[in-house]
Amino acid sequence: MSDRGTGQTPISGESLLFLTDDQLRRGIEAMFFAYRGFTADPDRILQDYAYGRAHHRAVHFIKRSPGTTVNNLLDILGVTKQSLNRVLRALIEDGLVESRVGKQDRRERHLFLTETGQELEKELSEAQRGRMRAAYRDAGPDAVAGFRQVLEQIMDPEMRRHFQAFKEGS
Amino acid sequence: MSDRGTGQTPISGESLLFLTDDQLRRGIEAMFFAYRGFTADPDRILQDYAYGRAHHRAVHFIKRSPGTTVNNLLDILGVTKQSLNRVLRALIEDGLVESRVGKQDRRERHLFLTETGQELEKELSEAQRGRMRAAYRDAGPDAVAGFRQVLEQIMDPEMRRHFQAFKEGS
DNA sequence: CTTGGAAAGTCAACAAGGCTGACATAAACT
DNA sequence: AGTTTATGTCAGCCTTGTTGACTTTCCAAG
Repeated sequence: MSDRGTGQTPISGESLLFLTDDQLRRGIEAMFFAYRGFTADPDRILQDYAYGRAHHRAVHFIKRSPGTTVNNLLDILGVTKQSLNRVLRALIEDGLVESRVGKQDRRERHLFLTETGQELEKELSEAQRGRMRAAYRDAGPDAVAGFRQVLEQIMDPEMRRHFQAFKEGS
Repeated sequence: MSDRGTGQTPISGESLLFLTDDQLRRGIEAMFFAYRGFTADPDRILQDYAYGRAHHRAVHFIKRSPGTTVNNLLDILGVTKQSLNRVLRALIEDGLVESRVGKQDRRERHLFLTETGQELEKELSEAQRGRMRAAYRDAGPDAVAGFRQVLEQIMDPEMRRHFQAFKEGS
């Protein structure tokens, strides 16, 4: 699977990276097909709760940064506040998310997952992690390192900031 | 949870693939942020033509397989025929796609890009390839190989079939 | 203390692009 | 002749994105 150094494709040349349009097209399609698989498991689960991908994203990033503000979430998700608000309102009404008024700045709302919210987050992320873990296992550690390097380069610089802001175990 | 097979990929350095939930979460977020960047350039271009991502996908796969049938496209894109039809109808009416009745089986429609269609496809794919090329260059050839390996493992088996059906230069 | 402006929420309207269900047509297959 | 297949189309619904206008709250600068 991984014979580093013995070029299996024209792209693993030493210094020059000659990339044909066809090779790049392959990478583009890989992203397309993989993203479909990546979201498939959570999407299936969300149907049972009458939620969508937008709810998943909100729950994920609230879990990652408990107490985050609405504004911060808007920045990360890259949607309008009206769009996020609709999703957030549903989650709050259903008792999955709690919105607390800020102590220093009382205009801000700090978002937290309730017990129920944490349960849903766990169900979703376990499904998604399961697929990633299997993919990582089959591809091997070196492939995983490359995977993350390339993904990071594909991001917009601003998104890369958001991504790097949360290193492992921070 | 951690009962992977006894080291099937023992590679120098890390022999075992220990994956914490946090490391997996990082990979998940990398996919999320990268996909946003991945679609950003074409999305911007498509606005000028009043088209959306759905049109881009159709145009891409018709370009890849000129003469493909509607059914085949449905299979690859994973949407309903009503959804695809709406997009296809617009592209045909606007003169970007041509639909020819099949010769052997006259029920089938074979899809081709017109001159105009190829121009749009070129504009879109050049933008997308530009980003991929830059990312590949910055990450290096070994990272690229790993990138593609992991993406392929993330796909659903059926999607992997579609992906592998078109090797380089075929 | 007053006021400007930022943060947040709300309402209305709209569009893209998914979905289901029903139905039509032509061609191919049995 | 009857059934299945490939495609197209109409109608209607949902999610999730958008813009624009407006209000409330409240910090901070004048």
